[in-house]
Amino acid sequence: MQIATWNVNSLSVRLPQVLAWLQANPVDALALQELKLTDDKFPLQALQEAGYHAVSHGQKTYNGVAWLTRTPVRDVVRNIPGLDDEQARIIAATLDAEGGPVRLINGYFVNGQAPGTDKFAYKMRWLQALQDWVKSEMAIHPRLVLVGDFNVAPEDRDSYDPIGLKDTIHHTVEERTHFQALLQLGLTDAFRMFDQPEKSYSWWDYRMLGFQKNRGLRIDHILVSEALRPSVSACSVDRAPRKNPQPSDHAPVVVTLG
DNA sequence: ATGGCAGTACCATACTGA
Repeated sequence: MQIATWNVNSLSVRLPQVLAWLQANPVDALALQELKLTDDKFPLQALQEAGYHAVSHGQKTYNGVAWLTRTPVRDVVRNIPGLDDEQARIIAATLDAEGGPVRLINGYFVNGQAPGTDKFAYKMRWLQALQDWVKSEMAIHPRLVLVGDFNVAPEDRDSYDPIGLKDTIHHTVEERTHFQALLQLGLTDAFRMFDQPEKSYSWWDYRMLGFQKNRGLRIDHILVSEALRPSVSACSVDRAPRKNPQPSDHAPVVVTLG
């Protein structure tokens, strides 16, 4: 089984690329972030015609997340329970699979702008609430994946310029400590279970020929629980869609289980 | 030293992203 995550930076604009990617990469579940549309504008029919079920948690202009799956999901949760959050950043669901149900959590983590700002404080609050909630989800669902745009480069090797960008957004100790806390719940960064090319990233700035110069960050992640870890056989970034005309600034990350 | 791209919305310029 394959699970993928992709920040599409507007599903309206990127729908043709999503459909083309799914045709070439018929994953069992695809997490989307930054839909930038409300649920009434969600392109359900086009995705159904492509063979996918979908559940979404949309928002106008900003944020918005969805799961696309080959088979229907159940027990859908939108946003972190108990967190008063106007922004649509979380959708979770359970997918029945061979070997048992898998809890799928998809997050569009807060960007945070810069340390010291209100947005950074919101990011810290949000990360703490996420951690508390994921802990409780893991107790209920041993087979669990947490995927999405984490907006955190966990280590220096996940950044094109760890020295120049030291202590800036995505690189701060506070953000990295939150990422480590998620791992300490018993989650594993699937990408780092395998040898990977040097300078592997999942996001590149549109400006300054960021992709052509491979000036990027690895901020899109797939974390798997202990129960799933033995079945993880591959994990990689698919850079191909970043080369498309009018690309998203993020590339998909794909994990293979079994 | 600064902005540089892209998407969206009160459609001209501001906001956000990372």
